[in-house]
Amino acid sequence: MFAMVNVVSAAVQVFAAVLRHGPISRVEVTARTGLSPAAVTKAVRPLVDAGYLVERPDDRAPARLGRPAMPLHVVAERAYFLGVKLTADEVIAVRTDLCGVTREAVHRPLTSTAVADVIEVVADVCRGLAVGHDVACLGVSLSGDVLRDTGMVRFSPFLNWRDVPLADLVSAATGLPTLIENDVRALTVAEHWFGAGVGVSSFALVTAGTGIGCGLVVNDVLLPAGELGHVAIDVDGPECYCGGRGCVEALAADRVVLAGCSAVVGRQLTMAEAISLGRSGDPAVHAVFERAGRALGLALAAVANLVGPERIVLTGEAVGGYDLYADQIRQALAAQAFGAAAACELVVRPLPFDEWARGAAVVGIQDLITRSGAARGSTGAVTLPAR
Amino acid sequence: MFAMVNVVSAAVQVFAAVLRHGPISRVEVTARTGLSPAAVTKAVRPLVDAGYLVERPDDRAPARLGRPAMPLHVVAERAYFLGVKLTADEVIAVRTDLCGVTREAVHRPLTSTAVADVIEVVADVCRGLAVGHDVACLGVSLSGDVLRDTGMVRFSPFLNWRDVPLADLVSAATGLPTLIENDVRALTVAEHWFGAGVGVSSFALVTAGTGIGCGLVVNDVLLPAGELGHVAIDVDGPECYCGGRGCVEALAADRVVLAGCSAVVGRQLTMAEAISLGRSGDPAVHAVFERAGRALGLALAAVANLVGPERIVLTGEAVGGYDLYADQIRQALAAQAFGAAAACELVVRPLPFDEWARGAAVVGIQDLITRSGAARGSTGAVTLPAR
DNA sequence: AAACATTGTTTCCTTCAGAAATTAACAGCC
DNA sequence: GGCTGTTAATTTCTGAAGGAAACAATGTTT
Repeated sequence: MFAMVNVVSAAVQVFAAVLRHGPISRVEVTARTGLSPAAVTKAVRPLVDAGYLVERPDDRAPARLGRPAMPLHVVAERAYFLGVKLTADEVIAVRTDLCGVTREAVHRPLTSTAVADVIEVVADVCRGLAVGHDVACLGVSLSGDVLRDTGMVRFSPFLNWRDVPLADLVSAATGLPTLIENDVRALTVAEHWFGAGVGVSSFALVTAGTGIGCGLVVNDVLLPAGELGHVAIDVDGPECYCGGRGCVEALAADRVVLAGCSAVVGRQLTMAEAISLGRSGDPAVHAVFERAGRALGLALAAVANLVGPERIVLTGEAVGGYDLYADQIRQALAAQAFGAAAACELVVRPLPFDEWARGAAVVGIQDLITRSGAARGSTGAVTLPAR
Repeated sequence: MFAMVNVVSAAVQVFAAVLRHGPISRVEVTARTGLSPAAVTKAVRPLVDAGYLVERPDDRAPARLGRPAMPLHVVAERAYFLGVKLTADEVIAVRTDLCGVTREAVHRPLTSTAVADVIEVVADVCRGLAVGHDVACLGVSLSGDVLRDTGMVRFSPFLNWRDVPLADLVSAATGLPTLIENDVRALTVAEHWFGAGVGVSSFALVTAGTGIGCGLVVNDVLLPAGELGHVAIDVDGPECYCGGRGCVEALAADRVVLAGCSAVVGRQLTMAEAISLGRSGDPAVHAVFERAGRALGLALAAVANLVGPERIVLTGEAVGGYDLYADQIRQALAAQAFGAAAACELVVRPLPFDEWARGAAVVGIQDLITRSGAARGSTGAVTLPAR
């Protein structure tokens, strides 16, 4: 019952601290981790020896009293990670360094969603990205019911996959240790470690676009949950493809907004046209955006009330026309957030598709760092040296 | 960042395992905790020496091969705990043993909600319950914004308290180490350890009654969140006293149902009358219940979708007329639970007020066991011997 | 009685991290 | 330049904690 409490070794804590907050001195690591100075010193040495960390003095540091601090830097080039985001018609792949910075990105169209065909494209893209670089791990993300632990895709609506052992297949095709994760959750993890979620231990990311997704981090742990898209916020709302009614997704997804705008205008619009019409002041179009904004605001409020994150990041393709419903979102959130939930901070961030692929890569980084070692196809060798 | 990971000592793990799953043999403790047999043996001895555990052979065990197991039992009488639940007009208090079993219960009316008056009643009741028994700890629960860590009540609407250092006050008045917690969360903790939540690590408890409350346990940790009552499930719903609109509480709270029934009948009803009318088949009254049931079902679905507990316990005063809207609840939950959330199990349990007081006591038990040692007024002495 | 299966214990060992003393590397000051 | 004060980092020692594996205990089965 307490067995699943992860006891994180000092080396991992130290490295993660430098990675997320670095460059920082050992003293600062001490403060951030709660470890003793001795433990930090001892943990740092093997990390330096193995080439993961380096000491580099800060030239521009103001002269202060006492022995100058020696900042620790992560050696970004020590290892590379591939991240792949699958959509119904495209493979987006990136290579990041150990610091989670994207070094190379590739987009490749998908002409078939058959498992074997997708695997082949993925493998080909990965070969291209990996060549000449020391790639430690590959992360693949896609929407749907994805089980990281077992490497299985239970169901992916866009690809129409059921029970596909994706991690094993990709690992076999690429020769790389492979991890899979739900796409929104992967993005959440990346934002938590390297983006707007740095510094908080309880954090939510909401994506609005084709679907409405949500990733949740509580006590620094990613939850295998967050199905915000089909939370109902209107008992008498329109039917949703999921069989429910009044789902957030049925009220605020891109296609719903677009359909609404097209209806009031009387002709089929593109999203760009709809946004432009809304901005130029067409009241009926604007009202459609406002309705969606209210729905999104209520959805965010549900997250704030129920889960109580310190911060919520709102992102997604729909953020493009954000100015059209920003007020509604914030109003609905403020009106509906109760008690302590009202302290929840809302950050809006556009995150392009490359970032989603990067999210998949960060899943790999995290796995390497924390050594949960769940990557399929890995040799089981510990990559961060303990000694 | 990983600093808050609780490293739970072997002794605590062992004791908690026996407490929650006992009587069990050392081997079974080994299996449940993931500890080595050696560690279990070593952890058990001081617990037996200190009188917390005893070995007692199982007479009725079927004869099996090998050395017979020696089941470990918790010595229920080794320590007692007081639990107090505060409402606007009553103090409910219980004394439980170490196993969380209620040994004695007392109800006492409150004639004033002034802090000093309430403290006095609580102290008096506790004196009566404690006399002649070795009471380790006192837990107090009440609705509202309660901070266990600091012992402060930030806001309690029913008592109309703001920023009351309740734990310190009660501790001073009773002389007992005192913990406070939100009432729903206390009940959640109790159900998780001793009730319908045993065996799952992710668990939610929803109470329907005067208000709609929710407690969440994720990865065996209680979240300081769960404001389900003011999650909106109807954009155009009625205004709620919280300033929001379409809140679950504004659609499914007792008073709302009662007001609805009274309205359709044309005279002021009591809840008992309303339930009786509904059962006898009055279609209009029945419809009111059904509407509330649908709202509750959607609320449960929101919890299932967003947080993904393995099990949800539904309880509260309103469960009294449960048969009147059971169908609606289950239907709405089933219709709206998406993907993995559909696997969530719903358990309906009536939990009388005594159980709420017991919940407060269990908070104390948990605190003792896990030695978070947050109890106000405690001497800081470790109660479970490590050596 | 011998073989066997299972539970529980002991001994030894490794790992890990903290306490506290110590060393390192500066700035300021006379 | 040498002293002092200050902060950073390291070293050495120590203790806690739990795992591996051999071993003891206690029954059943044959």
